[in-house]
Amino acid sequence: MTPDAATVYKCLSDPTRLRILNLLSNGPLCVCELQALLGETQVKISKHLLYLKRYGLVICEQRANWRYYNLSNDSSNLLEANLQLLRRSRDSNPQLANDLKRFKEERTASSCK
Amino acid sequence: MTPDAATVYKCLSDPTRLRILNLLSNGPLCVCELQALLGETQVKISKHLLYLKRYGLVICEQRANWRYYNLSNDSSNLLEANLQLLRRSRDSNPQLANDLKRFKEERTASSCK
DNA sequence: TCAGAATATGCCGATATCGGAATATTCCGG
DNA sequence: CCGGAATATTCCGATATCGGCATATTCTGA
Repeated sequence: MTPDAATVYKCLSDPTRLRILNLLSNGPLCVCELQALLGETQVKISKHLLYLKRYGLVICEQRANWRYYNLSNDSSNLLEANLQLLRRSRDSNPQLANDLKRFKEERTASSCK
Repeated sequence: MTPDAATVYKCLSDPTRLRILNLLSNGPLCVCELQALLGETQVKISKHLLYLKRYGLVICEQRANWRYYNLSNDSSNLLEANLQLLRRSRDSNPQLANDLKRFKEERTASSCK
């Protein structure tokens, strides 16, 4: 069930998915939160989340009208390791760092709760 | 010049390229050596090497009739880190481990030198 | 039961990827 | 200069990706 290495890398190979996974490494988020944080279309976010779900990197839990996506527990060490790498070298990844910063600032101001 | 994260992951997202990079992490190899070690077509190997070169992950040095490909020095920390990760968790990647094993065994029996 | 909010899905076109088959290029030794 | 070996390139078809637009689905509160 845990995806092979090449599959994990394929999931990481899109900038938007990278931003999504980076944010999810902090905890679950619903589509509209990601949408707001990343400034992207609903469809775009949703499709990338379904892509990640299809390959077992994230899971989805529904609560009321919202679907909270989270990193899958048994996805792969490779994913966790890479999210750590990206955090540590976030100087070279200003966007990812920015996303996390904005996330922490706007956490309380979240539109959905 | 150093590729961004998503690009590095794209290069890692193909099983054959993964095997190639895994072997190159041991030192330079020419196309025919990779071809023999991986049991793949010349065109297939060549194309993947050109793909990796295009994105700056490997460099190519010609010696006589052979082209030796090697990991680029200034490619990215992300690549190095992932090649390490793959080595360490090679239990989950028997093929990569096998490639390296065969490489070490057949090093002297190489057809080209 | 209805409206609206949150999310997913289907269709589409543009573009990329992947690998095979055939052929071209480049380099060497003689 | 020629033949052969090593490698690259071109052409091609199959398939995947990516994102937009429109629409469908699902849930909630009233």
